[in-house]
Amino acid sequence: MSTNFIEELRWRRMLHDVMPGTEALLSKGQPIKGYIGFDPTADSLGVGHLVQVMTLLHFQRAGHHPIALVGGATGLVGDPSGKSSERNLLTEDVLAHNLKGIRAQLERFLDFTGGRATLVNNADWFRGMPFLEFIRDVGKHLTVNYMLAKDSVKKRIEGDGEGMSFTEFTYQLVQGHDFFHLWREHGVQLQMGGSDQWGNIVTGTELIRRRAQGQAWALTTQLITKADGTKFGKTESGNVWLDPARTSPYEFYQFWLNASDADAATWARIFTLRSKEELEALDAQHEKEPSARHLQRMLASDVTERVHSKADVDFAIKAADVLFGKATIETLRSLTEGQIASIFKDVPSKDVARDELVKGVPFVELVTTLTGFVESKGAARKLIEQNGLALNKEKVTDPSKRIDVAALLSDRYLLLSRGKKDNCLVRVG
RNA sequence: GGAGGGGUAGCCAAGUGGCCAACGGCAACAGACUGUAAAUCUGUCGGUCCCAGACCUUCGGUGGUUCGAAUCCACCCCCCUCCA
Repeated sequence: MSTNFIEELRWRRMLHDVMPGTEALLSKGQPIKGYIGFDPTADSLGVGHLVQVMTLLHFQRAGHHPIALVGGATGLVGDPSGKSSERNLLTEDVLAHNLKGIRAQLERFLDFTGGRATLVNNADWFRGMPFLEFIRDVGKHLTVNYMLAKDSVKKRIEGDGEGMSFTEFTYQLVQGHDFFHLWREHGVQLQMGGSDQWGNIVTGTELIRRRAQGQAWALTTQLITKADGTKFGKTESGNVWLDPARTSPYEFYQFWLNASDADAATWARIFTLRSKEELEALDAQHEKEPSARHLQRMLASDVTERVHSKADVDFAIKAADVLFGKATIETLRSLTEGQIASIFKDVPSKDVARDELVKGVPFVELVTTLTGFVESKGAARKLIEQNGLALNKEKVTDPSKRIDVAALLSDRYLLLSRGKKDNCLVRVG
């Protein structure tokens, strides 16, 4: 009950828009129920979802009651917001599986003990709702004119794209009904979400007003951007997930560590719970000594620890020290087999049969056919020409170089590097 | 159903009979500089090989004309616009 929720979001640069009166509602001194919806398009959340998770966390820390809505029903329909083309629909089986994964991850962030937070699935109230009941009780209250005026709809109708199906057109009603349902059945007064959700959220408050003369509020957060304009939450190898099976803790740590200077201060405010004073001190430190990347290190450790564990952070730091520090082939040779195994436990790896190496194998072959580390032999040759490939931290300059067991570290491992950041540990059986 | 426009590499986009593995831009990748950042500069960017060269597979699909086609012809498929 200590912090002012909206004030907190504001100084953390997370706030985008609030409906008038929301601040008054939240400072009445009593817990308010507010929710955010999550789209179950995968069985794990990505770092992009983390903004919303943090929003709920701040909400809870401010003494309110957060509700995470997992969209089992809305996931079946597909949100047109920000999409330029029709979405693919998920099957019920896939959805059920995805819900389970997301639920587990949310439980790591929010305190669910003693009913301090709630998880709901909108499939529970949509399943079994007859179509006629929906169009009579929900559809009747909003005009098509109103729905057509939404940006998400306008864009799709006016653009020269594929158009929009009735199903997606209905989405805002479905989401609006969620809000209505939670408002009526559970006394939820606030819906939050990314700024692209404003239209959908307001449809909900409008529905509550027209259908039941009730009142509800909306709050949206900034969409996370990157200074260079590319999409947040992706790396060369795709989405960055919270699930360690999809994105290893090492890669997860690397993602945050690689935040650009322009983004680091903002991200540190959004994705960690550090205090304003501490963050400002870090900003100053970073300004003075940018090459030390204090902000990035703090951000990476903090987020990785919350999502994974302290031990994972330690491994990630150790691996980074060896891969990016002053490590040479001598350093690598001095490591024991056990040390290599643990330091590199999350670094991408490949297994290769010992037989392949005994007779000696061309380096180009090792890097392509045997490990798939480089797409094609031509690409491998070109990389070598450009000084872009290394074995055990030593640049390979001879395209016809052959590798045999003598190159193995601890008689078991080879470390392949492509460029500065891309590494692969080869395990030989 | 009718009239017109269009489908070229990850995307955008030139090319309208040989000089085209295909201009240019973006993205991507590597190198230099740095700090595993940004910006900048350089190089690469269909594949294979004995890689300053050779060969193979590409320009919606299938067939055809031609010494030779992304470029011409026929049919088919898909997209867009206007008309019914």
